[in-house]
Amino acid sequence: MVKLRLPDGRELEAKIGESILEQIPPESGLVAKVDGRLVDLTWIVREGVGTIEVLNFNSPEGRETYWHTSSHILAQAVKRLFPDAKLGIGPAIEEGFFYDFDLGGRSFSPEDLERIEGEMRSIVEENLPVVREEMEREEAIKLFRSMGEVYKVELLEEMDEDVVSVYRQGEFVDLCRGPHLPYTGYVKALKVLHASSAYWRGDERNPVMQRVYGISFPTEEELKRYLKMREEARKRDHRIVGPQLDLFSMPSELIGPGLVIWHPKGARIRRVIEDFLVRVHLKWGYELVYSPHIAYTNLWRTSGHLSYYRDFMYVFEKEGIEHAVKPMNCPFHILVYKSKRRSYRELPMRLFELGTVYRYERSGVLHGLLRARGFTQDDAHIFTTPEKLEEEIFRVIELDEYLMRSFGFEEFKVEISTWDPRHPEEYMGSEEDWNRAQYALEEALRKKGYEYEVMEGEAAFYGPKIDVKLVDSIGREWQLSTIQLDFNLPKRFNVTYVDADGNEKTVIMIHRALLGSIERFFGILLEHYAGNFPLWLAPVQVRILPVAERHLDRAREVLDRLLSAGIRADLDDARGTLGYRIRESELEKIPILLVIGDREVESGKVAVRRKGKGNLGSMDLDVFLREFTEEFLPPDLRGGSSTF
RNA sequence: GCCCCGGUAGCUCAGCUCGGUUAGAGCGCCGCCUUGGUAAGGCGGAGGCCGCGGGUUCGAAUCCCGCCCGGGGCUCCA
Repeated sequence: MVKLRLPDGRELEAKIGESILEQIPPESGLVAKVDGRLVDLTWIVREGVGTIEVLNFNSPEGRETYWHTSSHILAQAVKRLFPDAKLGIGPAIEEGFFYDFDLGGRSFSPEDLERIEGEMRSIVEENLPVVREEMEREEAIKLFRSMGEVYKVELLEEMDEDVVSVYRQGEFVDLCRGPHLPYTGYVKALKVLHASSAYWRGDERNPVMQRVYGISFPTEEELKRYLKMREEARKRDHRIVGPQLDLFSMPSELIGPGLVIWHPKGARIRRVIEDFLVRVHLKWGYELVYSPHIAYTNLWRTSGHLSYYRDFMYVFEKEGIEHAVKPMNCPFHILVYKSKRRSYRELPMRLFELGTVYRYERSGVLHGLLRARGFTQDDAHIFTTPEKLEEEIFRVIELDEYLMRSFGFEEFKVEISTWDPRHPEEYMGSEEDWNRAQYALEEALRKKGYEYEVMEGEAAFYGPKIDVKLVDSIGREWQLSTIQLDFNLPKRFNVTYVDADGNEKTVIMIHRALLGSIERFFGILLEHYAGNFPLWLAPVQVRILPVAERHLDRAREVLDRLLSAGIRADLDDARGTLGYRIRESELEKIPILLVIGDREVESGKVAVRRKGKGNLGSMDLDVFLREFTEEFLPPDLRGGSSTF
């Protein structure tokens, strides 16, 4: 007896020898899972299999199938409109699907995309059955060769399988592992999103394919909601919001691509962040250092970076000596350490710098603040003994968590990159070094109670590392913190300490950047909050709005009180209607507005308006200050003795 | 770096297909009026190397070529 479980949890007894599709309510599922394997709904139920689980759009497999069939519909539409197009591949992706086509040198215009979308709708309308067919690989090669599908032939020729599957819908046939929806009519709402180009199999030596992206859903409402969310994400794009709020700009045509100028308001936020970082690091036992922006290229020859990093460095010559703008801070921190002989008693030594570096990133990868050519790392290098490594890692993770929570991020994902034990020759350091270090990393995470994923073979040749990703307010993941162990630089620079036994030993070095880059972090923060920074970060925390010019005197008194209390406040000039000025301030995303009119002048109170909450009513200025004292302050200064 | 698309006022965009009056709109900015109570008061005005350079033409924002910059991807990210 075989059970059949529907997406709503109901269980039926499956009839042997009939397809799943015939036995379930119409359109109640998309695909099924049998013994861990995904099958088409047209699959014929056999004796002796486990429970058949029918999946719908709410499951990842259901969505993937939905989008995969959608991509076939896309390909079919393109073949109808552009019979000469050669098919590449067309998978479902995290959100939606794409299909690659070789158009023989031309590309799709926006009008083409509209026609394609229209043709896709026709194919859905035709409700074509999607039929799986298995055949010998050789037979498939013949089939696709006869159709002129050279890319399919190439894929087939590289496959190991003797038998492959193809899927047919109407006149269209595609090489595909499946599974698929039973009919094209299962796709209810679809949208062709955009086209771009991509290389066949991601290799720029290969021909260029035209890639068309699309999305589809079981209902129009879901499609609409998706498109609206896309629009939301686009609207909070830091490259739009940043200049809009007058925080920064990147006038690349004047100063070059990938470089940022910080406007007063952005600079205020940045300064608050940097001051916070410096205070916290000092509290956590780091020492603050500074290092120059340029040095002889020889320095990076010693570190070994120059040979394979040179193309990414800004190199120039003065009086016959080659200099470079620093692409990293590590060698300088090593030189601080090496300025004298060090004892084990001094370790761990933690050197912290807000170090601005420049890297000549390839133009195609630049992306606003998220990938710039000049950026400032919250960079530290920790020199430690092997004995203290684990505790030190633990402390770094603890600091990292404190910082992330302070900035309003609650969800983290942690990965450890380890070496590939099958190829120890590709790595620097002994097996003992690696095992001990990797154990220390894992042990520190376990003690912290973090779940983590081990990425075997992902480590750099010079040491294992921990990566921390965080999840933002709209569910996107960002790789931020890196804690990287280094067995290489200490050897190259001969970085040692004298141990308790009087012997000179090589230190273990930890590179760590927790926010990563201030620019990038700022961009992520801006999108995370959609410009609505929490009170402690807001560039203008309070704006005072006099109702009319006759209230300006009192408004100035209030301003003085706020400024001397250390609050970032400004004063509106009382021109124009109050409604208009409130609207302006709301658009500037100022968190608190204090309205002062006749009533307030008379009573000595202020009318408080909080962004997102509206009018909170009037209160005494002292009460207001007391109420918000904590919130105005950076997290590390709250709950202390500071008073207004 | 490679492929595709784009660049018009401070911002968002129309005009370009098919070359031809003085290149437009909304917002913003400036001025005047309005003295206003929690998201847009009224009237007027200024503002353009139509990305840069070259070519075709009697004539180029518009057509062609090169470059710069941006966007979407591919790739890379020790």
